[in-house]
Amino acid sequence: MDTRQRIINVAKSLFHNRSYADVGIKEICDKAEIQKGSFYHFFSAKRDLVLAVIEDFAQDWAHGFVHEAFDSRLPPMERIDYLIDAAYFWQKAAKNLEGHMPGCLFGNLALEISTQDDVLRAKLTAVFLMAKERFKCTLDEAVASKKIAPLDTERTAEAMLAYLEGMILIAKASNDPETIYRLGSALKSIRIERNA
Amino acid sequence: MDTRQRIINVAKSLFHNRSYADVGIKEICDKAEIQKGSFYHFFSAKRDLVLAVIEDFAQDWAHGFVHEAFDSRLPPMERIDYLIDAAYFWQKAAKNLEGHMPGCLFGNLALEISTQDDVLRAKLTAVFLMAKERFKCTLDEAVASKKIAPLDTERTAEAMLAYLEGMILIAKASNDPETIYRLGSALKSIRIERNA
DNA sequence: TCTTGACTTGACCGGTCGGTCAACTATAAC
DNA sequence: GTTATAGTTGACCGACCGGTCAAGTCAAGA
Repeated sequence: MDTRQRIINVAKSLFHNRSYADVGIKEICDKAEIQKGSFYHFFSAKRDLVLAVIEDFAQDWAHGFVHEAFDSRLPPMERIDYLIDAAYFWQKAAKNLEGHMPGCLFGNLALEISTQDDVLRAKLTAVFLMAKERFKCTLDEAVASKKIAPLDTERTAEAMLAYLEGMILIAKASNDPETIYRLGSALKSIRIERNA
Repeated sequence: MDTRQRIINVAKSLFHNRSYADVGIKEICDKAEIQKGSFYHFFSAKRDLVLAVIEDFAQDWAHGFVHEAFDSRLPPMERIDYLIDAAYFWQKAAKNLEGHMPGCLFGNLALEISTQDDVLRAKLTAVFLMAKERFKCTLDEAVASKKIAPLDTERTAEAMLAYLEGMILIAKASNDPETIYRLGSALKSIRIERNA
């Protein structure tokens, strides 16, 4: 089996469930059943690994539940309900497995390392930008088909992403996936008017 | 000068600008100009320190800009505008000082350690609960004085807090305090209806 | 003056950190 | 059968980690 990918998978899980600084390379190597030397054959530094993890997880995400949620066959505003559902079930499943809600890997890493590494930060903003675009397209479509009143789709999309991340943050802090359900319905109420 | 408080102040700043795991006790002692032994006279462990830091910062917060923002002499919904302003100027000032937006200490810690320490997590949820109550009182007052249509003030308050944290997260990820300005106006648009 | 106890010092501990390296193995090309 | 190269091994490095401790300082109370 592909060693490099195995390292990434192990690191992804550990970083997501704990934190970047808290997880050591030794532990990653042990769980991936390789030696340290092998690790440094594939990655020049720990920082390199987390970059690869972000990239990999962004792909998972884009082709996984984000792709399903933003399915263009669904009516636009229903996609947002679907997204909340997907986030809820995902976090709930993860909690049942590990005992704790892991939250959003990108959000976690963003808060942990944004002040310390601008390259990693830029990588994360690129992921957020991608997510924002999904929201924006959905909103544009909803406006075009007169499902919702016109608004500043760019800013509203950004605000929706922020709300999604914030909801997950609060849910993680109380280790309660139900928070996502309880607060999810407000996502569609968020509006930023044009020229506001 | 009070050594214990000096340790807390140094730790508060370092934890806020970096992360819990990234800051070592040695560094805290150096910056506070004390020896390690002194540190362990006041705190039994690093974990004890961060507990004290959360407590201390929650006090700062409650008596500082939260107290100002939720000033009962202001019309209720204007308090929320004030809060956004305060958050914006605070983050902007911090960025000018350190080069990076530190974000919200509570949010940062929540995502870093929620999966690893349930006592710390509980401490943080208590802080969030307090903040939520402020929002709730404000909303109750706004509803009572017919400034806004009736809604589920409990849930909406929680949603507003989540949005605030999410906004700060996204702003920190792009290291751009202007994000708070750009997205701030949506805070008041958040609504969760009763019996929804 | 003697004692007490809060506070401070700085050397020290075992363990772990991220990272290096020379040697080895397995595979495939020629 | 030789060579090149990708991948792997495990010992090793210095630095740093959180935490301990015996020895000392110093001010207040008796």
